[in-house]
Amino acid sequence: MQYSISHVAKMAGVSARTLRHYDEIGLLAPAAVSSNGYRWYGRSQLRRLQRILLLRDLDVSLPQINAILAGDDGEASALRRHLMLVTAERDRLDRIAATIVRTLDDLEGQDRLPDEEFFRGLDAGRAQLAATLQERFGDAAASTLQIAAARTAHWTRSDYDQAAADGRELYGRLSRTRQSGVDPASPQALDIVAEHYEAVHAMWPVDPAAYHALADLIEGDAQQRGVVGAEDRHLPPWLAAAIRAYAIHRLDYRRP
Amino acid sequence: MQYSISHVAKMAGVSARTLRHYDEIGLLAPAAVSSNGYRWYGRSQLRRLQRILLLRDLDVSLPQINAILAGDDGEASALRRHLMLVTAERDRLDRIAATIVRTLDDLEGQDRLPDEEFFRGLDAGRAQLAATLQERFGDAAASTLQIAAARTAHWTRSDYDQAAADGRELYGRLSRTRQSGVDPASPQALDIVAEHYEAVHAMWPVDPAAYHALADLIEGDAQQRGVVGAEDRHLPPWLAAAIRAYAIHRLDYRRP
DNA sequence: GTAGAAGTTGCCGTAGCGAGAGGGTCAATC
DNA sequence: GATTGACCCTCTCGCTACGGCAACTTCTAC
Repeated sequence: MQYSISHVAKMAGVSARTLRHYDEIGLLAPAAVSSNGYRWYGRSQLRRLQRILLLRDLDVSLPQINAILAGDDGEASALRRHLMLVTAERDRLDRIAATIVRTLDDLEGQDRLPDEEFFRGLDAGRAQLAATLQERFGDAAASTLQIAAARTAHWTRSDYDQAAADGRELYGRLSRTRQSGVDPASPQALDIVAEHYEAVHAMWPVDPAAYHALADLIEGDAQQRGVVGAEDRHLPPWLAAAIRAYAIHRLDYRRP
Repeated sequence: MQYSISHVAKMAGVSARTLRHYDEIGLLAPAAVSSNGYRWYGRSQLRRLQRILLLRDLDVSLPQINAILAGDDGEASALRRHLMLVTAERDRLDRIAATIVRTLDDLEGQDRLPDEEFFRGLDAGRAQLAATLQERFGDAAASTLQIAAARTAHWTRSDYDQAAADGRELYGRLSRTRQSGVDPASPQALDIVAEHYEAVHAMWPVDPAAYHALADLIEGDAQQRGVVGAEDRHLPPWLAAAIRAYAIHRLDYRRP
């Protein structure tokens, strides 16, 4: 009726160290501990261990397993939440795998030839932006751009098209908000600018000061003004004001 | 030309702590360290950092990145190997996600009704096996079976069908090997038994002694003999001999 | 001279154990 | 009674890639 630790370990296919660990963290205590310190396990411990291993196989964390077995929280709802984590991680790995495949294609010289002209244009635009940044904000800003750009080195034409479409959609919403007379510093405007901030932040490690400075660029640089104001030539100054308000009110930016 | 640590950190969107860590592990040393201990980075460090971050985004480990940048090993081949790891992990998470979904279906009562009869038969067979194990090898062996069975609690009918098909295929190959007059203790036979061992081991944490004992069951228990010898009634004793040889020669099993 | 910003080293914590070191306990055997 | 070998115990370090804090020094500005 009582099994020693290595006996249980063999039956369950885990190590004795693992069982000691589970004891240590309070996940599976032995039925009894004899005076010499030996751990002894019974049937109910085996049943509990069985459920532990089942959940562990699903990548549920040990504290989570403990919570589930304690009934702190319905098994079904816990599993549903866990499922979201697992699928999110799987999707992330899926994207990484796709990126690696593209990178390998690049390395093997099957270059981005079909869209060469597009990428030449992209590089030219980027060089111009780098020059502008250097002129306005100095050497370091240009370096920042270069590092950020390197992270999209593996992007394909369709990635850029997708990003451009997302950008146009966002500018469209901003434009409609402006046209409905909303103040650029109003909460409603800032909520949309938050998306703009997130999008910029995802590509480029901006701090509040840099985001604030971006307003100057959008308003003052002809190239940027052209991009932002393509559909609505009054958008650049409005967005610049909204960005400044966002930096100040939501990012706690203080003018130096 | 020289950037301070927090300056580089801001440009690259990482923390100063991260840069110190990279210095510590020898992944990215500063261009110079002044007498007060301050780290100073130059352009070439920025370029290296850019490549580091690119690979880090692909989940390449820091030592691996170091090896790749040192040119120890072609970038392409390193990435190909990494790709296999990533896709394997993604597939694992994919299977886990599918398992969780099935488990949730079960929990919500949409039980395995359509195949109820099949599962009743499975449970009956398993109960009989448990009884046999208990009789032959004692209580503990029956517990082992129970723990192992719990791990297939989420299997669906098609999982079982797949496993059964795999089993039949394996028995078929073993049978053809036997019929061609191969000795059960020959390397050729043991190579196929290795697959049998792997399959058993994946489901059931067998040690060499348990695997050796399985031979007795296959030879002596009517139920097991029926399964293994379904297509070839001379297979059970031959396989039993091969299993014993495998346990002794490849798993270093010694008779007590 | 003194504040504040920015730099340094160093240590603890993370998840889930693996791999020892160093030392008791138990059953069987000589 | 002593030895042997198989178990068992409790430490502690190591692994990833840093985050976060403490304690201290240094630079810069007023």
